[in-house]
Amino acid sequence: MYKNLSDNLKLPELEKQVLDYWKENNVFEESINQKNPNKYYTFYEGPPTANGLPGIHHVIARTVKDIICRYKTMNGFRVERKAGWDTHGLPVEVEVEKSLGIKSKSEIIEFGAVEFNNKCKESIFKYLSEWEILTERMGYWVNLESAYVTFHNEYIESVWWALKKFFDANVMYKGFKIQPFCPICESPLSSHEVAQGYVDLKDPSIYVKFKIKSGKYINSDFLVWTTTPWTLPSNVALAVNPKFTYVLIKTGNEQFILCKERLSVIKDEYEVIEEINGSELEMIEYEPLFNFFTLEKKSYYVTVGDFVTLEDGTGIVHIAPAYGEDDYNIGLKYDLPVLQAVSKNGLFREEAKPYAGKNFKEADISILEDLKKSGRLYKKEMFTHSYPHCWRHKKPLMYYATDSWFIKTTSYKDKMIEFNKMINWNPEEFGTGRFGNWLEENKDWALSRNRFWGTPLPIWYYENEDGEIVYECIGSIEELKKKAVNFNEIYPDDSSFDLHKPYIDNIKLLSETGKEMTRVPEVIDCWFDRGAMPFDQYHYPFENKDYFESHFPADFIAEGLDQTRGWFYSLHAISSFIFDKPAYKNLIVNGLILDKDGKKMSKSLGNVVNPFEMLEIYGADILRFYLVFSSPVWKSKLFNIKDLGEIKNKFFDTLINTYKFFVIYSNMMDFNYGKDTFIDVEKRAEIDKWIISKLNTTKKLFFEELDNYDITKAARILYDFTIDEVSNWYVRRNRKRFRTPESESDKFSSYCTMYEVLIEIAKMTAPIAPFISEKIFLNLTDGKSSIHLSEFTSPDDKVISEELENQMALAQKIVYLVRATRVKNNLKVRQPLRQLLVPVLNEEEKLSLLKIKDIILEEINVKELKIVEGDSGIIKKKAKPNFKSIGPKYGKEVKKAQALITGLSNTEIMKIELEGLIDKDGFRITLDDFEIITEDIEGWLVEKSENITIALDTKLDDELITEGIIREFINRIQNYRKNSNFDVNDRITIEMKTDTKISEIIKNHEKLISAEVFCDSINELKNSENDVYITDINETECILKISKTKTKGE
RNA sequence: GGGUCAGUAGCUCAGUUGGUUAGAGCGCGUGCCUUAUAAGCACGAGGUGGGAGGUUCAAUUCCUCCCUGACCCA
Repeated sequence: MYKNLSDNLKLPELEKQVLDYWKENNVFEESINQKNPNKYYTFYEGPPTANGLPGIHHVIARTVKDIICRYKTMNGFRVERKAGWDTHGLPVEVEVEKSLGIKSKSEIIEFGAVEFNNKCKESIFKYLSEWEILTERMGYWVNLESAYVTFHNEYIESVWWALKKFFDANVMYKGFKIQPFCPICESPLSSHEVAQGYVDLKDPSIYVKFKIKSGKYINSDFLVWTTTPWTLPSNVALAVNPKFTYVLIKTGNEQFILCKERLSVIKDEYEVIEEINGSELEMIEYEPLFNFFTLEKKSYYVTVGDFVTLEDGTGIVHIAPAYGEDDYNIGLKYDLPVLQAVSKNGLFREEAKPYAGKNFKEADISILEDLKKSGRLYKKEMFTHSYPHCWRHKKPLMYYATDSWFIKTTSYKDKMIEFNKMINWNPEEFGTGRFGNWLEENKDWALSRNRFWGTPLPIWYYENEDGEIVYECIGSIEELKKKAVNFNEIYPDDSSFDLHKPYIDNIKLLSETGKEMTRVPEVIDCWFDRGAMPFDQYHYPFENKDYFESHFPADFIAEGLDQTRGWFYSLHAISSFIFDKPAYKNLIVNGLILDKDGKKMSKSLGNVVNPFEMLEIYGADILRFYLVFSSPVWKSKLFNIKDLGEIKNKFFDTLINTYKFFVIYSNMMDFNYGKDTFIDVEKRAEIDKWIISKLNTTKKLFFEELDNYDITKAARILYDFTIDEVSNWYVRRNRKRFRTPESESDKFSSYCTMYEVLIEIAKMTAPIAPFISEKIFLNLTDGKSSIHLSEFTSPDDKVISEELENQMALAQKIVYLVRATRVKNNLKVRQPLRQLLVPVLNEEEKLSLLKIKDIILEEINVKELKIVEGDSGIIKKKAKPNFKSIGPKYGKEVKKAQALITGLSNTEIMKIELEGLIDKDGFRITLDDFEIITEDIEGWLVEKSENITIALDTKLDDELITEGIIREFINRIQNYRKNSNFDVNDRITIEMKTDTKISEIIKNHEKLISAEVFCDSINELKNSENDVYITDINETECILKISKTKTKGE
């Protein structure tokens, strides 16, 4: 006996039962432990941050990961899956700042670094339980208990080890660079952080007049363009391109110098007075716009540089070395002072009096107004551009000169590019295109952060006799203990040992030369923590040396495409340098999830999909299936709840009902799959062999796609097979056989086949929809193991028969054609017809057709299939040109050849068939040049599609009509039974009232009808009672009263 | 401004060495089938294959330019 699924099955409920089953039986652990430790498949989990709620986009990434891991497990691999949590970095600090109402760095110091970091530690796992619930509920198998956590001392120690590798190899350096800087964080941001925060901004774009102080052009102004008015108080120079031609013009009563190519910016009429080479302008002095600072170095003159372009502006740019990379570099070249009117917190300094205390961006407008008042503003425009913002604070960044530690990734860029070619990217273009470009344009990794909550940069320093700063990098806790002078003072016992700030800041080291060393104040970019996870998660090299080395690189990782510059890069950058190979071999990138209209999900738009809600309504199976099935995973997905319902109706309901169908009848037949009932595939019925062949072909394709990491294609193959081949053809075709098998062996043949098909479908479904597949598997087996502990069997080539599959495809095509003919001629399928004619062109076709004859006839309710052979004379043959053959042959003449071939007569075609070719109108037509199709059969109702033609005999005689009526009658009774919810086994009695012709026919065939509908007696309806069922048969009214037979004792 | 991807029916998506009727599902209309199925089938409506050029006997497919959207970079 097989257990059935309940009629009002609720998938989310079923899933919860399965979850309990897994837990009780440790199925996940078992699925790993039972495998051979030497046959492993390595997966790395990218650590999420648990201080925010998980969203639907986390579900897709986790679904992708889980599918591949489960698939590999079912292929016999040991797939260990260690979870991880990302705990460091600004996101955490920002959350804490919010909760404390802190807005700047100085407030943190006031609050106390110890307390602040404690708060961070507390906040990290604010939503841990939500994450764990989601993980478990969606069926994502990952080992949460052994999760690595980036703030643990061991984790930090491994990061230090890695940092020291960079330091010792001299690829870590302290530099002074213009960096994107968040004034609220008061910290520079790495380029991959900047990448996350571009926002469209409307900014002023202004043309400013700089008055020339002396020399030939004394009464003229330089016309200068800028989009950052707030940098003007820090201006110390101008720059022109020495290669451009500049002009002195007169417009109104003013004279300007600007680039000749940029004259279009002049709004009024003008007259060119003189052309000047850019290089001639060098060193011309001008009057400063503001006088806030007294400068010691020479300033306020024209410099030259190639970075000045013709794209916008006037060809003259203003230079503020503190706030731009080009500016800074030219400042170095000319030894310009670095003026900083705006300080690190984004506010104007005291000295810049009218603007003192103002935010840099907000000061733009006042500066504009002041320039206008002093007559220095030529014109003002507003323009929209995308400007980098802090990805957490959502506030504009400043470009700001700060000192910072870097990893010189540019020094091994070529290696990274080379290693990238070894990685199997899915989709491929992301690797070659997006990631590849990123590597090509690689910049040094800005590693340090002037923050609190992060892995401390393990660098200590002292000043030597020559006044030089000497740095030393610490690579392990042991080294720290050894070199520290006050270790026990700072960390009196084990419980106080914490490598974070501010404790670590108090540790002093003793240098080899006997000097006391102090730690630098910075922490590191938390992307480094994440990118170090391959070895860090095992506390390598301090522990698990062998294990790590054999489990590196990863066979597989997967994340969203937003990780291209994030995790994918940091893994690659660290691994390329330290281990001299890529960190992962295969990866799947998934796209963003947008709402159903293609808009980004955001709280403000209220279009955010809550994953917990989806899991509650539809369940994990449907959600998972939808996410990978509906569109390729790497594409942006337009999430439409409606489509989840479709997945349920189509795939899951079909699968479940196919299963239920099998269970109902196998229990009725007392069938149990096993030795006693097993029949070799070779001995099974043709249609059973067919579905087994199809099954194996499907498995082959399915495995191919998944081995190729194409989950979507695999899911679609499974979907089509289950619905089209199994449910809509195999099961539907065989319902009668299941109910009333011809023989014992026929019964076993069909039931064995069905059982095997169901098990195999369940197995293929298992990685994608792990719950329902588990339930079906458990019900069909002894119920003690798990589908996830089972393994795939390879497709069996011996049972695949292309011939058989083609034959069935032919049968299906013929059936569709006959149905179409019936519809067009208003002939219901219930009305039997005499015969069907199918022309064949050769012996092979004829044999195929004979094999599938019965299937066709039964399906379309026709008595006889007549095969008409090609040479019988009644078929009209037609030639259809084969362009692949005639195209290259005739080139421009192809149209003529086409006409010629289409016009070939029946006899001409037969001649080519016999002789192989024909010469006509200068063309030599051979058999390859066309396909023969049968166009028409004289005197018949013909239907054709592609190269199949059928003809249907639609004449009805008394016998056929009688049979039709009987079928109609049976149909009415069955409909009634179904609509009245009679049990399949209920026996009934029928009373009826209709015209004499129909009555007679029914009476005469009472036995046959009764057997079909489980009826005990058919009598005439005497009284017209109320609860009768009025219907019609072939437009004749028929009144029926159908009741359950009363059994004795009732 | 640059890069990657995408643009095919109202919606979601298929479609490869370039080959002549561009498909499916959902939705819509009509009819049909069926006691496993909220399923299925047939017919119909719905397409200038984003636009413009080019290569070719032949372009949804290859090339160029442009437009739109998403993501990324500057």
